[in-house]
Order: sequence, then C-alpha cells, then structure tokens
Amino acid sequence: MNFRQKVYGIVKSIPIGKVATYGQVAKLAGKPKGARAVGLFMKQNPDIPNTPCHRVVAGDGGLRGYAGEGGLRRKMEMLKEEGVEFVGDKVDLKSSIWIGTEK
DNA sequence: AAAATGACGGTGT
DNA sequence: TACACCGCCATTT
Repeated sequence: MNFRQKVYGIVKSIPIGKVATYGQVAKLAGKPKGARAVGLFMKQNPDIPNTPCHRVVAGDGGLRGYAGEGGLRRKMEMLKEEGVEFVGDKVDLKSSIWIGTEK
C-alpha cells in the first residue's frame, strides 16, 4: 500500500468529535517525519468525500489550512459542530486529540 | 534526474 | 510567547 493510501485510510478512521495531528497521522502511516507529506496529500485531495481532512490539525492544535470552501474559517466551524473543543483559535488537543490505533 | 514547493515539526534566539 | 532556521517526505515542474 502506498504511503498516501495509508494516510487516507487513517484519516478516514478518525472518529467524529476527535482530531489528529499531521505528525500523528504520518507516524501511524509509517513515516514519523512525514507530517509535511501528509498535509500535501490533504491539499491535493480535499474532494474525496470519505476523507475528513478537516479533522487533521497542526501539532499545536492550530489549523494550517483547508482547500475546501470557506477555508480555515469553515474548517473550524465544522470541527466545533462535531464536538471538538476549541481554545481560542486552536483545538483543545488534551481533550479532543484522537488516540490512533490506541490499544 | 535535479531542483523547487508545501495544510509540518522541532530547536534555537 | 513570537519569530527564524533547519530537517524530513512525497509530489510536481
């Protein structure tokens, strides 16, 4: 499976009301340092209805960007609507971060 | 094949 | 805490 396929698969597994960081997704995909590549995939594939790229945020909880309509503003609204807790303009990671493949 | 780019992350100042 | 730099990865030109 290609790296980007893994990334999409992981992003699709993020539950509603939770978010994951680019670094976290990259790590789960097998590339702990591939956070940058993850963001690149999101930007180039925001049209995939099964890939909630808006649930992927930066390591500090800040929103880096969103290729869909409304940009970052819309992205934040969507997350809030799903139940993600916000602290100012950032996501409250300590309570809304997704524990991928948690065991 | 080589260089440039970008929705990142960590470290240093 | 805010800004600047460097290192990483995959894609695109």
